[in-house]
Amino acid sequence: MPTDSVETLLALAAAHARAVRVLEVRGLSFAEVRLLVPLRAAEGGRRPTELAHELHLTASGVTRALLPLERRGIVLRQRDPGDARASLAMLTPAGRTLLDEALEEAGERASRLLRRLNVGQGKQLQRLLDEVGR
Amino acid sequence: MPTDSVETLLALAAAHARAVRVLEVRGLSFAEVRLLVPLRAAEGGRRPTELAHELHLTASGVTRALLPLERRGIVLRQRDPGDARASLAMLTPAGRTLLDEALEEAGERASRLLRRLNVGQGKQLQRLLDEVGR
DNA sequence: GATCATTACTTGACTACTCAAGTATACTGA
DNA sequence: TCAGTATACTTGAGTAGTCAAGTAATGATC
Repeated sequence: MPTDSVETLLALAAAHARAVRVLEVRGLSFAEVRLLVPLRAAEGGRRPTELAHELHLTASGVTRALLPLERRGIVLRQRDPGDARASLAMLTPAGRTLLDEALEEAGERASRLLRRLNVGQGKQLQRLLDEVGR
Repeated sequence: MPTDSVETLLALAAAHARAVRVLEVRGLSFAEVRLLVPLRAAEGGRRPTELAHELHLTASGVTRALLPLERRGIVLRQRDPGDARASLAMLTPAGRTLLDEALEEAGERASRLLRRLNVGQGKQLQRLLDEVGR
């Protein structure tokens, strides 16, 4: 039988599967929201490589995720003036507006998904997950 | 900014991303292990539709996941004698052996991933995740 | 200041899904 | 009993990633 640790990760996968379904909002997938949130806070943009590291994706995955977001005018990429290998991805003004709307609706849906947990349990869950997700 | 609930789900996604990388074992992806575990306990096999429900996948996803497992001789499908629409998926003996080996190694890796949590915290995490993943 | 290793991506080929639509079987109620 | 509806898949087309290999720029060393 699976060990307790494996059981925990299976439970994690089940919860994640539900979250992915529930958090698709305003034409943005959960994965896209996940990518955009770090851009929201960064005035000067973020490097794809940094994002990959932070989100536990590959650089290649980030490249591919950014492409449709650029095409849709949500993200803008500029060359990094200090390093010609690198680029900086940032939200366009329209992207920020869209993300803010998406986050608002996502908040409601997320609360509904977590409705069985009280505030303390929610915080506790987040703390424990942060220990796992780095 | 994202609400607390959204933050919690973002943390969940990060933890999941790590788990997926860490739990690939013996040529089985984490998703495959997830599919096989419920078969392990079911003597007479399980219906794909049930599995889909339980794992928060679509029926189509289960169909597609079972195919390579059948080809590799890990899973066997039989027609359900009581319902000609349905089928029953079960582990082959070789599949069971492989899964057991995989689970053993997965256990070690999962423990390493959860090493920052003590036993009580691990149990607590699982309880909280079960509330979310149904 | 040429060489070698490293970093920051990008691309091709593949896996793991999704949704929408299709097929076949089963169930239900006039 | 059969018309309509629901269930259990399957399939085609598309999205979201992976890994391995490639390119281009940087940094470090002699």
